[in-house]
Amino acid sequence: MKRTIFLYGLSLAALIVALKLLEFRFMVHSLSLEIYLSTIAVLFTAFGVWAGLKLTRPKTVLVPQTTYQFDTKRLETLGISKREYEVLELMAKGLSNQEIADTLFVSLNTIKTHSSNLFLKLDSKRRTQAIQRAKEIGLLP
Amino acid sequence: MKRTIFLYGLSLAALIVALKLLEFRFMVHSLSLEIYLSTIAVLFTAFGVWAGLKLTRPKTVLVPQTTYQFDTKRLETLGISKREYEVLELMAKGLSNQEIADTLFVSLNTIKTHSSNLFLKLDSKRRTQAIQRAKEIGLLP
DNA sequence: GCGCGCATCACCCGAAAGTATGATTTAGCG
DNA sequence: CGCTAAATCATACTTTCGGGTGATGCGCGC
Repeated sequence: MKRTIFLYGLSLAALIVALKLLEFRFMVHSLSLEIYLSTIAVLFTAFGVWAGLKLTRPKTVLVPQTTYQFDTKRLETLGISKREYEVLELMAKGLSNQEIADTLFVSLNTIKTHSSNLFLKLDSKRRTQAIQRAKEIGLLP
Repeated sequence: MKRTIFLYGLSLAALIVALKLLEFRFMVHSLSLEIYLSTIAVLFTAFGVWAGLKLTRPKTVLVPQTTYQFDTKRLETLGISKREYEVLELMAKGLSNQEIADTLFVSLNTIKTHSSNLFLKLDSKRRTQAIQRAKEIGLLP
């Protein structure tokens, strides 16, 4: 910070010196005051922009990472069917097999079959493990 | 954007006019060129800073949602002990009670007791439900 | 010291979850 | 039209979970 202020003053001084030199060399009295002012204004505006961006914390907007999206490809590579995925979703919500069966209007045995297939395809032995794996590979949010 | 450029030009013109007026009014010839330059430099630097901050887009950064942090308060309000929380963590990893018992070098029955207490405190009936709840209230990432 | 919370463990029992196997129906596809 | 994959359900069996109860030891604070 101190260094920046120092550099600022230094460049200001340098600019003035440069202009003074110009003044003597090329009879700059012929140049109008407006030209001077404009030049300096533009230069220091540019400097201001640069300094402002450099010195202030970058504005960052935190976006809640909604990376997840339904990826049919991944399901296909694992051979997981639509119905099995539905079961997986409800499992992840913490529902029991019976509750899942009631939700999907099928029998408990059907859910057991689906879940067994899921465990095979997700290489897991328990529902909690299956859920964890599914989240790891992005099947579930 | 166009409006901004227009305003910029306008303020520049206004400044020059103001200085010209000063020149006639107070015999500003006595003022040295350095004073002019410095004044303009400072003013336009300030303008540049303002313009730079105003015009740049805030960066949108995808934050990997590290909202989670170990919150002892929440654990206390629910009355969940350290050991119970350890069990909860391993549960969420998909481990069985037996595996958790082996990991923590205690007996299966101990884990059962801990998990039962957890279900009470998390108001759940199954481990999957407990995990889901724990994630909802920020106990687990 | 006494009570309390925590951690530990045990036993029993019923419910839920998971395994294995087989059967039926249906929709899609070559 | 026949084949196949998906979805459905069943029956039987094993394992895991979860509830209930009770017990022991340890550290901490009143």
